[in-house]
Amino acid sequence: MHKGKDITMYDLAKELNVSVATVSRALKDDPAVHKKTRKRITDLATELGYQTNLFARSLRTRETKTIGFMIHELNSNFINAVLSGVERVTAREGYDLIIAHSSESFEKEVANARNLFHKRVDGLIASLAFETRNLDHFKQFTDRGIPIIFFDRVEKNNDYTVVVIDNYKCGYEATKHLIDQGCKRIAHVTSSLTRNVYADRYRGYKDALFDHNIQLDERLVIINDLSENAGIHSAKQLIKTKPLPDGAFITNDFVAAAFMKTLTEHKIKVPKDIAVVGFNNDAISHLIAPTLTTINYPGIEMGEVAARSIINHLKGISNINQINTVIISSKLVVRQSSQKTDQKAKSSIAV
Amino acid sequence: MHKGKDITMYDLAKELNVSVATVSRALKDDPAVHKKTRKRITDLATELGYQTNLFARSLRTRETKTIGFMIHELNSNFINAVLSGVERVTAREGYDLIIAHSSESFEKEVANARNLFHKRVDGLIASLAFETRNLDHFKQFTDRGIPIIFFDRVEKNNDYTVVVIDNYKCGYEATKHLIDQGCKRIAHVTSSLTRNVYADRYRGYKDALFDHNIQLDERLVIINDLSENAGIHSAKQLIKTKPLPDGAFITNDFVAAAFMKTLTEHKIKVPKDIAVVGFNNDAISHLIAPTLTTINYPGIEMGEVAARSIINHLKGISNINQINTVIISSKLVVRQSSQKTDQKAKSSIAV
DNA sequence: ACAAATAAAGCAACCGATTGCAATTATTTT
DNA sequence: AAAATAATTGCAATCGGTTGCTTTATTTGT
Repeated sequence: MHKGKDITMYDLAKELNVSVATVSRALKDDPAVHKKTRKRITDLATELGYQTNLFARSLRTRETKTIGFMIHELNSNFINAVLSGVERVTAREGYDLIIAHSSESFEKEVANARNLFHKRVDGLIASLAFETRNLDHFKQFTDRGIPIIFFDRVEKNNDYTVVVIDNYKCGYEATKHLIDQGCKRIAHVTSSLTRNVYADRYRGYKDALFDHNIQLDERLVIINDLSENAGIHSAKQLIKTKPLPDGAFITNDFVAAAFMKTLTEHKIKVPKDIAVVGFNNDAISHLIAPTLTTINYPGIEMGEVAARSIINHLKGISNINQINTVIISSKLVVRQSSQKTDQKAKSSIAV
Repeated sequence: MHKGKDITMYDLAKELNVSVATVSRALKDDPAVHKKTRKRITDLATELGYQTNLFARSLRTRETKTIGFMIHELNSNFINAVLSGVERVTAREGYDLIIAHSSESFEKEVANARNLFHKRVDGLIASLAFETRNLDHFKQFTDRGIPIIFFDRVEKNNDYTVVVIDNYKCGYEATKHLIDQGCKRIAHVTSSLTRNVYADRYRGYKDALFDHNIQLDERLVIINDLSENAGIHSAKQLIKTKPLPDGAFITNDFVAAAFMKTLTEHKIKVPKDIAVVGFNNDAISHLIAPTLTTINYPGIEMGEVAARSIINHLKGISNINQINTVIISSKLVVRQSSQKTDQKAKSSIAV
């Protein structure tokens, strides 16, 4: 199977009549090795195309230069944006990523955690599954001093470091924006409230209604997965509600796009009949008509921050345990789908 | 840093008064070990939560249970779909993925190849960068007997196994469909023709025109990157062309969406003034208005096929070297954006 | 009952790098 | 020039499995 033989430190050592110990030190630029010797060794290494055997090294040092990335699925733009940000930072620092997804299953998440632990990742970046109810499976990492950062879907009130946006505030602002547009009956299409992100946005929604003396109508709150079908079904369901809602805050742009499309197919005008606000600021949001008002959720940035934190911790530059929460800024991007009044778009991000 | 001590085979051996050799064999169910002994060993291993030290094993066996995934970028729906398909298969088989992207740079691709080689992946799944001009950097893998599968962006006429769709046929069909709709001046918005995918689609486009006695107008062929801006700019550019084109075949749905949006903003009607066909069948294609006629390009399936092939090869079930090309089926999905005539949608995929 | 065949288990070298400590050599200090 | 100190380099154990070969125990055949 394996043809060419690899060059090892022993080969270099023999060739230059030095010990492997010296070779090992020379290759990591240990000043204990004489400059000239170092040069002879590194030169020969380059010449022969020597490459460290990472297994041997990891076996000895117990470091892998590998970061685990645990998520529910690889199918959303948001997750891909985060991954892209993480990858950018880790690649630059010479770390590899191992990706594991749970398909929203708690069992799978536990199995993945075990697997990544087994693979001995140096650090972990994770977003929880819908079903996740406790964090016991992460204890093995902390017990071993392996740093973890949770992002987006997190569990609050514990010692783990989390990178999030202020979902409560975003939910509040999205709803308030609809209220400002004159909406009185605002629907909310969201996902499982057991997860902080959706629960927080929901709280924001509720509080905004309350603060503006609007009675919450349970029939206008639709909990669903974040599929395209969710958008279609919730639209159909809301159409049947009398009186018709006049606004909708939907926690995902894709769902919102399907939602709007379904409304249009049923001759309901957006934003005139129902104003819509989405969430995420996916590219789709400004390609559809009417363009979608949404919350900008900077995934790439979030990924970069998470990866950067882990790596700085690993390098000893900073200590992750001193940081409990990092809040990434996010804000409302006003476009056409929500503007009932005729005012010019006051979008804060021009697209 | 590392607190808890790991259980090793030596611990198990000592506890049960057998040799490590026996433990090692027992754990891989070697029949050379007595059934009872095997049971005692595996039971204790489970009880103590023994986990193989993968470095030690890989150091000895030179296998990593890792597959490399080389791509240009992680930012397209298509690539993410492929990744998702690959991940699904590899995860099930106990392989990990290492992802490396080149940002379309040849140098980076070479560096990534070297890195993955260094990391000793057991197999490689790759799609080439724009700039890639030769495949010398993959030779190290084949020299070592490490299997490689290229997908989507590949180099033809060599011994490597490729998984692709019939881009020529797709290009031909897309163009012919527009001709069937009565289009006479059909634009083509595409990307670097040095890459097979775009070159093949372009050939299909050209041949379809030729076969229907339509003169190719070079001004209607726009080569660009696959960004949203590409869609906007090419639309603006084509609007200035007199006489106006009456159809456009665009090699990417996202670009097509931006293209259509720009046309609409300039009061040009789709499909009445310009009929549009995209490529990929991204989710966005049926969420925009008018819905986009496109070529279905099944990324997940392609990823699954590629991963399955590599793994079967590694398991010795099949031999990758006997297969030169796998063509995944793909076809035209007719929606609103291309239908000038009033006929009912003859979409082959109902959405 | 004894030789031959087979089953079960162990020995020990090996994979390739890392690192504490000892040994050697070079440079200062007195 | 001897002694002390500092700079280089080497020795050898270690990380935790894997595996060819040998040894020991158990069966089988006659």
